[in-house]
This record gives sequence, C-alpha cells and structure tokens, in this order.
Amino acid sequence: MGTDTTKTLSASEESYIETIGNLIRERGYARVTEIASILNVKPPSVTNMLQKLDEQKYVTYKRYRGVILTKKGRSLAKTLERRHNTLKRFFIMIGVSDENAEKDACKIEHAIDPETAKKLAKFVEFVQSAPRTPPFLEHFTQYLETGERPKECKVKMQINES
Amino acid sequence: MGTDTTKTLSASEESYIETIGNLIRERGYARVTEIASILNVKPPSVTNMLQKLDEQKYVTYKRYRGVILTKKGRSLAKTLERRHNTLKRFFIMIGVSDENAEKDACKIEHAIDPETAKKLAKFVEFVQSAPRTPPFLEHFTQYLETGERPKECKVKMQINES
DNA sequence: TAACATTATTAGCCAAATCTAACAGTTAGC
DNA sequence: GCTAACTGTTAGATTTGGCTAATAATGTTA
Repeated sequence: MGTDTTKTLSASEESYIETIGNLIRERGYARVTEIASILNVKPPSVTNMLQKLDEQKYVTYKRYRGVILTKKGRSLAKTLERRHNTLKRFFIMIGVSDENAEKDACKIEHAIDPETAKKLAKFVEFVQSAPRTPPFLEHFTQYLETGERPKECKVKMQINES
Repeated sequence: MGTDTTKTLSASEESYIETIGNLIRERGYARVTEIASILNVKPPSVTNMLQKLDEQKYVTYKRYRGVILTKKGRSLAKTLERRHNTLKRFFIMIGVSDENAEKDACKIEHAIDPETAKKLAKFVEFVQSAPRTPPFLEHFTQYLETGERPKECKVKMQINES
C-alpha cells in the first residue's frame, strides 16, 4: 500500500469518470466530443478535466489519443453505476417519472454517504427480489392514485388476492 | 404578478436561506457568526451571500443590523425544511444512522426535482401514518439484520399466488 | 499526397464561492 | 460616556469548472 493521498472527488469529477465508464462499456472507447455532449459542456472543459483526472490516476490520458480508466477509475465508475441504478430503481418504485428518476439519480449519487447507499440498495433489493410485487407497494401505488389508503390494509390481503 | 425574473438558486444559496430560516424559527434572529459556524464557512462568506440574497429579494439585510427573510425567502425556507424532514425521515426509516440521515438530507434537498420530493413525501406519509408499523418495514428491518427474508413473506405469497 | 473536414487542445477569460488580513461598527463594563 | 472586546464588513486572492477563439493534430478523400 503506497501512501494514499486520495482526496474526495467533486461531483463534477465523478460525473466525468462515470460517463467515461459508461461510454467504454457501451462502445469500447470514450471520445472528448461525446463526453462533452453527454455532460452538456464544451470540449475544452473535457480536455481540462481529463488532464486533472490523469494526474490523480483515475484515467490514462494521452493528448489526441484518447482516454481509458485506470483500475482506480474503473472501481469508482462501478460504484457510481451501481449507486445510480439503485437510486433510479428506487425512484421509479415510488412513482417518479423515468426522466426525473434518471436526472435525480445523476445528481444524488455523488452526494450520499456509503452507508445510505448501502441501506438503500438493501431496500430496493428487498422489494425487487420479492417473489411478486409486495402488497405494500401496490397499496402505495393505489394511495398515490386515489389518495386513499386501501381498506385491505387493515382487513387483509388474502381476500383480494385469492 | 410582476415579471418573475426568478432564476434557480444554487445549493449554496439555498443552504443559507434554510439556515437563516431555522435560526429565526428557533431563536428569533440570525447572526452572521452563527450562520457561518453552522455552514462551516467564515463570516465574510456569510456577509457576501447576504448581500447577494438581499439583491434577489430573499432576505432583507442591513449592514451590521442583521437579516430577516422576505415572504419569498420564508416560502423557500419552508419548502426546504419540509423536504429536509421528509428525506431525513425516509433515511431513518430504511435504517440509516441519524447522523448520516441528517447529513445526506442536507445535501440532497437541493438537488431533487419537485416531483421526486412530492412522491417521496407521499411514501413517507403513507408509511408513517399507518395505524401501526407496516409488516413490510418490520420484515425489511429483519432482512437488514439477518440477511434473511422472513418466512411469512414467502408463505403468504405462495398462498396468495395459487 | 494535398487539401479539406473533423476532432482535440491551448490560451486566456469569467463567475461563484470560498478564504485571510485589515478595518469598521456595536455593545458592555467600568 | 470611554474604551475594550466582540461582531461584522471590505478588499483582494484563490480555487474550481465552466466558456470562446485560435491553433494543432488527425482522418478522409479526390
């Protein structure tokens, strides 16, 4: 173990790493212009950031020759991708539109503590790995639509389901 | 209605407004030094921001004389406070420590879309206004502790499915 | 392979939000 | 009601992450 001078990355830095990871996974490579267009910035901003991330050993960057993630970068990208998916699935689960689920996941994934990410992942997994849609979720959906807590909540599921 | 030139506020600006709102609610007034200490910044940063927020009509600020929220500021502070509480309650609900629930709520409350905030509020309300702790939450808590989905989950579901 | 098109980089600028150091105003104790 | 201590403000520097305009490298195609 070398001296780990790892400072915490900014949300912006993390977004670049995540985007590069996604592009490489999907296409095999990551181009400056495409990173720029995904992140809604101009190409010079990308070049700038690539240089910074190279110094910090998250990517390997050669001018005009492209960029790849280092092991350190891949590891972070993976964490971020998982976190993103967890958040997005959760938001969709509670009735948020796909568009906003995606947008908010992008922003929040850089802000939450690992503990929170872990608990949320457990929660989503708990719900989604259930043999079927759990009753409470159906009740909640109904509650969203009608504003009424379903009667069966008190009575019992079996009546309705069987 | 005058021309509403309202631009979206930065997370930082929102944090100041929220903090001022909290201080005024709790103590009746908000002092520069205290705002600074809560937000972990130095007093000059606070003065700076107060001037900016005054220009934007979120606060009324007189040098050396203190700061209060305008109607516009109070309205925003209220929204933020509600959003904060919703997030915090949700995080605690899924087993996040009080400390992290608080910390993450602070960060996220400035990032989520109103739709997401609304759906999350509904979800928390749905769970917390239930006549008793809903079974799924107890099951989830148990799942967190033991890694095991409680038997009744499966049994009941199988019955229901057939 | 020369010339053009595309893509990437550099240089230099800007804005937001922070900081420190120096200064100004307010308040409390004598 | 003076003065010391506290609180708040100004000025100016710094950092981060954008931007545009100009330039350089690469790729394409006749």
